[in-house]
Amino acid sequence: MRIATWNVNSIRQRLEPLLAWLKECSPDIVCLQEIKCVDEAFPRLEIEALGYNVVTHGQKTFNGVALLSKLPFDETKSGLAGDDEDAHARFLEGVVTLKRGVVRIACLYLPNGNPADSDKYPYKLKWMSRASGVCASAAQSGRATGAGWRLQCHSSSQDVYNPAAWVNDALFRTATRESFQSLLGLGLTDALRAVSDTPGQYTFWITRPAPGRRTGPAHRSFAAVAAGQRPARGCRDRQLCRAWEKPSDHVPVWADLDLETA
DNA sequence: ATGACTACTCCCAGTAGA
Repeated sequence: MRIATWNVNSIRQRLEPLLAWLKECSPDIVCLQEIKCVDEAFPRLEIEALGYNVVTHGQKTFNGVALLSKLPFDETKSGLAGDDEDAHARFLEGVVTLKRGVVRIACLYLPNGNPADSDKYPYKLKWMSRASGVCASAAQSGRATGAGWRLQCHSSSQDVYNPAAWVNDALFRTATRESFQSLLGLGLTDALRAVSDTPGQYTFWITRPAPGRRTGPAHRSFAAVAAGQRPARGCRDRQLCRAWEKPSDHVPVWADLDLETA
């Protein structure tokens, strides 16, 4: 089973590249982040025409996540448990039946958390803690679990082009990395790193220049994290997507898991 | 260097992203 994840940065801006990529990569399940639209505005018909079942958890203007699956969803659930006040559309999960057993797929768009001295950072850490709770209970259910994450975390300096520029960034702070490690400790595998520890496998490109940050490939904020104790068989990002006429600032990442879909 | 880009929105100057 191939599970993919992609921060599209507006589904309406990225529909044509998405359709072309779905045809070529043919993932069984896709987690999309930053669809930036309400559910009614999501171009589901075009995607369904390629054989995907579509479920969305959108909101106006910002955030928003979607799950695409060649297999029908047995159940889906929107929103991350643990805070009724949280209105951000950042979490969506679904369960599909495989040849043997079922798999639970979660699509996560973590809060960025910057500026790190604002209230956005505690929101990020709390969100990660809530995600840990959800992952822990899912792990206890005994179902295989896969997840496509927009990580918003750097696990090591290998993940960034210029480590010195990220020291105090919300993505790289000690508390962020510790929280991410505790998530991995639940039995998840960072699929991109499981296949290769080569530095420089960036998945995000800076397009907005800022002091101390040149434009260009910047960091790996992002992975098809997957597992249920199963290591990823194959996984790679796809820098070629940056060559498209209207690229996202992120490229897709995917993992091939040892799960038979039919 | 008070910036630079891209996408959104009560349609266009303000906000957010990372």
